[in-house]
Formats: sequence, structure tokens, C-alpha cells
Amino acid sequence: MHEIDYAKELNPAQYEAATTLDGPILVIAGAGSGKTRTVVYRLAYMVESGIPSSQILLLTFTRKASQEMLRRAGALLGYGVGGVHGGTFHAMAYSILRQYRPKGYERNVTLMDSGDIAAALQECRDKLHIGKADRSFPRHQTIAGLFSKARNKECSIEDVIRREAYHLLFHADALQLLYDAYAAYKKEHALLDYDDLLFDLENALLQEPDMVKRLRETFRYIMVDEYQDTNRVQARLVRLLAGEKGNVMAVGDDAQSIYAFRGADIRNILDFPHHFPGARLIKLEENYRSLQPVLDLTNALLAAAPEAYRKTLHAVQKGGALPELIRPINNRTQSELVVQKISELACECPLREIAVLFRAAYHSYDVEIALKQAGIRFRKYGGLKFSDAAHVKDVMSFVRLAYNPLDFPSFRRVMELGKGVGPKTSQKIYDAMLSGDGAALEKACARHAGALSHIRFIQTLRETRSGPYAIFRDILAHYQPFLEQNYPDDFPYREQGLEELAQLAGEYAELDLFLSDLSLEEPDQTDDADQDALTLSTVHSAKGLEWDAVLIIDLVEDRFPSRHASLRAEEFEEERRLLYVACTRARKYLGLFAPDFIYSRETRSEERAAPSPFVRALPPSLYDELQECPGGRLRRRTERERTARRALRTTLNAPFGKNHVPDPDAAITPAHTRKPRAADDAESDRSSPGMSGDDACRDMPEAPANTGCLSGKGDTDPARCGFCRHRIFGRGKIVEYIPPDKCRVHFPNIGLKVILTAYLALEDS
DNA sequence: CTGTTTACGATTTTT
DNA sequence: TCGTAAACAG
Repeated sequence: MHEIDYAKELNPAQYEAATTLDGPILVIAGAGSGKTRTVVYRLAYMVESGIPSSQILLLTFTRKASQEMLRRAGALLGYGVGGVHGGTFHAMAYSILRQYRPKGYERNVTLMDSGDIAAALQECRDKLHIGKADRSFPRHQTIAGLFSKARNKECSIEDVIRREAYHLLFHADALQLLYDAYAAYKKEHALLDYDDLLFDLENALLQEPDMVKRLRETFRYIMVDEYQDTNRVQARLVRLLAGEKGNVMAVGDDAQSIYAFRGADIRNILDFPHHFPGARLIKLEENYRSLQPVLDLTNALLAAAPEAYRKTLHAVQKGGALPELIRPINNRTQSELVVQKISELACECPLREIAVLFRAAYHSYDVEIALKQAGIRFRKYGGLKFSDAAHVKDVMSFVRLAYNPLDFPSFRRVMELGKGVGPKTSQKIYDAMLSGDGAALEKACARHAGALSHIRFIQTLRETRSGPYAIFRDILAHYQPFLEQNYPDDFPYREQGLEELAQLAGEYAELDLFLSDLSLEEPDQTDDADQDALTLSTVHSAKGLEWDAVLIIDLVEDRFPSRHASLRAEEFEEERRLLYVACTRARKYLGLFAPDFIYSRETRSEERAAPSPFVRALPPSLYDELQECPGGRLRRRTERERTARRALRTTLNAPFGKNHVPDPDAAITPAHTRKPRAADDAESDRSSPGMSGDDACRDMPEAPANTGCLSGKGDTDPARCGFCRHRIFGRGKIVEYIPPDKCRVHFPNIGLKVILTAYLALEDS
């Protein structure tokens, strides 16, 4: 074990953050500024200073992050830091509630997964007769999303709908009723969702000062990572646990806030000094990760953002090549070019040092196929979950029932394993079972022998009170016939997965810990963890990670930024930060892919896709541009071409009206019948005639918003004006004015669009 | 009531 | 194209 020379191994700011243990500290850590390193050294410093590790609470965004930090701190010290409490807010909340058993937690409760939530909502809907035979009623996932959003943002259901799902406003009352029923359902069946964990802990702390006191004695030192992505209730929990003068360090970067959609509130960082008077502020602004050209590009990305996010990072390492903007003809050739680029890169560095990032999980399907064909190994993050597999759910339902017999979703799942039992029968048997009347239960199960055997089996499980591993083995044996019966095609494969799960269960001493860990953090798919493989990941899942080479695909309108983010400026800015996070993952090579055409499943045709506005706004001097020619070769765009194109774009993007250059293709030729023009696409490229209305607003970032036709007439409230005309959509009715510069317009046969007033011409009705 | 067929609608990100 | 929910048949 070597002596740690903190002053030498850290820069001055990092050193200060790592060695100031007393009182509140806020660390603003730019991307790649050695944030993790600082936390790791701080952990080591605390332990070396004689602080018992059990007094340290490390809250991170994922369990993986905290494990990694603890591992590294242990490696630094030469001995483990086992006693540190580390994990996510949700996991911490669950563990505290379980340990202290405050009011409402006297019984065993289980955590619901998305499937359980869907089932619960269905149940409530049936009971209330809400949305019956109404095809416009939102699906369960949507509803669950709305409910969760309302809680995390701490506003009413109606507010969320008004802001994010305008088209569902019609159902607002029904959804409110459904929400209340859902809350009652959870209580009745001893169930929790993720959000309950945080709010229930807060309530418990507010009602039981004694609990707060004891917790403050336990957790004398608190560190919170990724503070920019905490929501309001999480920040309050930190305040409750730490106290005003607590030894709490929050680490974050306002420029990397990408979870506002989930209720993360940037004010937590901004208000930290207010909540903790006398807090010390430390900024880490030296970037150790990326080479200068990559950093120049990411800095440019942020420079275009509103003031609050602005910051400039300085590279410690100099040199390196310019990032590349690669323009494939379509998303299929994009995949081929990605494979080609990865093959090139793989000569320089191992596959595990390369990542392909994308906005949404399904964007990578194409690339996955191409990679498989090329025989390149990859691991995907952010996609389907292991525990979503049907057979895993089946088995886990037994486990959950062994722990919490009231868990109705699990009960139903188990009952419906056999043929002949559906929702109604399940409910009947459940009621009979709860009544405690043995005869009633037998009667309810009269025609369903399987049901009774399941119930008996679960009772035996509960009575034998064996450990998780033994219980798991029993369940697997009991479940085997159903596995073979229900999954005849591939049950041996599924069996193997269950075997791994059994091993995992064996690592736990108590059943509920195993259950909560499985819900709160996915197990690593360890089967090929040690293999050298490429990473495919959503940008969200890539947070906090880094690679030598990063390729970002589908950098086009409606994908990145996501189509759903087009309406509100805040969401647009979050997409910008998301791209910032993506680009700052790269150490040496950054490749941006923006195909000209994207295959649309809806229309079953290729549609022209404008490059992402974020890419368009980048100064061309910051990257090399490579255009794919027919035949698959890449041709570098010369500086002269790029300048000329830029000038033309500015002209075309000017508000239409007297200066408008009509585009002969506009609205006449369907996008997919036009041939891509590869080399001389100057005029075909950017005018984006076939775009949707939302694109039209975003396509013109340079356009002065307040010189449009509407405001030009001096009208302060365009909504009163009635009708307007849009260059592409024609005549429409103004439904709503969205300050400061947009309108929601209804176009016949097209629907609602949000459009900059600058691109609307008023019409007299 | 349950299981099967048919028709329709809709697509993010995660604890 | 996929998943979900109404309609229908047993």
C-alpha cells in the first residue's frame, strides 16, 4: 500500500474538494474534469482521516456508479471501504423504510415494475368504467408516464397534461379519477411504485423527528453525485438527512442536465448555496478527457445555449484530429459506414474503447443488423430489460408472493399460468383466499386444480422460511412444467437465464433485498462481460462513461432532437445538453452521422431528413465534412463548397415573403421520389421543402423571431386573429398563442402544429 | 368466462 | 411493423 499524495495527484480545485470534509460544498464539475476521480480520492481521504466508513453515504445516479467509485477508492487505499452506504436515492429510501418500518410500512410491501403498473391501471379502469371502448384513451405506459411525471414535478395531473400531452386534455378528469383509484389500489395490495419510495421516506422523516435524528447520527458525511439530475423531493431528502450545516457535498454540472423530463430540477444546483448557507463553491474546469478539437466542438455546442449553461472547458491534452461530420445517403448506408468506420478504428484501439450512441433505443436496429453481418461483437445498453422477459416475471411472481401475499399482480400472473383461468377467476380466488375461509377457497378453486396447488405451494414457501437460494430452487422445480408448456420453442434457453437468476439470488441473505435490488438495478449481463466488445447505447445510458472513439448516429430532425421535444424551448435545450453529453464522451475521435434520407416505417418510404439544427449551427471550421457518393465512397467537402452552401442556406431560411426564393420541389414532388443528389446537393440539401411544421420552426435558428408577419402588424395577441397562412401547410386556424414567438395552429387535414409566428402570414377571416 | 381473431393506432429518455 | 384492445366464438 502506497502513501497517497493528494496534493500531487489532484489539481488544486480537485484537492480542495477532496480534502474539505466539514460543512456543505457544491462542486461544479465540467465534463471530463475528473469528477469521479475527485469523489474517489475524497472517499479515500475520509477513510484515512479516521471517519468510520459506515458514517458515509454516497448517493449516485446508478448503483453501478457507486460501486465503481467504492471499488476505485478501495484500490487506492489498498483495502476495501466496505461499510460505506452507497447507491441510488431509490435504493437508499427503500432500505431506510425497510429498516425503520415507519407508519404504513409495518407490513411487507413490494415494488411494482412497469408491467404491474399497467395491470393495476387496467384493474382500476375496469372498476371505474373509465375509457371503455374509447380508442383515444391513452395506453397504460402513457398514463403511467403522466402519473410519474406529475409526482416527480410535483404538479397536478392536469398541469402535466396541459404542458406535455395537450391532446389528452379531454381526458383530464378521467385520468385524475384513475390516479386516485391507482393510489388506493397500491395501498390495498401493499404495493409501491418508484416514486412512492422517495415521497414515503420524506413523509416518514417529517412525521418522525426521532428517525431524522438517528439518521443524521448514522450518516455524518453525505456525497451526492449528478446533482443536476435530482428532482425536488430528492433535494429535500438531502436537506433532511444532512441538516443545514451538514457535511454534504453535491457534485454536478448544469450543462449535463438531461433528466428534466423525469422531474430533475436545475434549481437544485442553483439553490444549493441558499439551502446550505455558507456552502463552499468549487469549480472544476480543466478537461482531462478529450483532445482539443473534440472539446472545441462541444464548447461550440454549448455556446449556442442560453447563458445559464455557458461554460468553456480547457483541454489539458493538446493535439488530435478534427471531428467528422459524415453524410450518408440514407440510414441503411449509414449503418454500412458506421461498420466501415469501426473497422478502421479497431485497428487503433480495442472494440471496448468504441461506442455508438443514439437518441432512442430503436434507432440502432439498423446498425445492429449491420454489425451482426460484419461479425462485430457489441453490447447494447438502454434497451430491453432482462427482468421484462416473461419467464423471469413468472418466476419472480412466485418470489414476490412468498414475501408479500397481498401482491395481486403477481397473484394473477401465477393463477393465469394454467389454462382456463383468466382475470375474473383470479380475482375470485384472491378474494376467497383473503377471506381466510378455507372452504370458500376450495370452492373458488373447484374447477381449477392448478390454482389450488399454486396457493398451497406458496404457503409452503412461506412456512419453511428458508433462504433466498433454497426458495428459488423450490420455485424453479415447481415452475418447470409451465416453462416447458408455455415456451416450447426456447425453454432450454430460458431455463439457463433462470439458473443465472438463482445464482444471483444465492448471493442475498434476505429475500426482500434480492427483490428490491432486482427492481432498483438491473443485474449486469455478465455472460460476455470480459469479452472485448463494442458499446451501443442510448445517450442517457452513456452518462458518466467515456470512450476513445464515439460515433453518434441519426443526427437529423425528429430524431435528435427527438420529435417529441420540438414544442417547448426547455425541451429543445435539454436535447442540446443531451447531444453535449454524447459528444463529451469522446476522448480522441468523434464521428457525427447525419443521413440525407431516413426510411420511415409509417409511409414505407424514404423521407428526406434535414440535419439536426445543433449540427447545422456548428461553425464548419470545427469539423471535417464527408459526403457519401453513390457507390459508397466518401468525398471530403471543400471549404469553398461549404461556405457557398452556408450562404445559400441563409438566403433560403429568411422568413418567406418578399425575399422568399421559391423552391420548385416544394410540396409538389413527394420526398421519396426525389433522387438524392450526392455531390452537388447545394440547393437540394437545406431548404427542406417536405418538412413538417415543427421542422419549419426549428430550421431557421437565425431568423429573427419578432420580425415576422404577425408581430409586424403590431398585434400583441395573435390568437385573436383567427386564420393564417403557412408556406407549406396552407391556411390554418390559430388555436393558441405560445409566448414569446410561437403559435399552435390547426391545419385542415394535417392537424395541430406549433409554428414560429415569423413563418405565418395573417389572413382576414 | 376464456381464448382467438381482427382491426386499429402509435411510436423517448429511466429509477 | 408491432402491440393492444374490442369483437367474436366456444
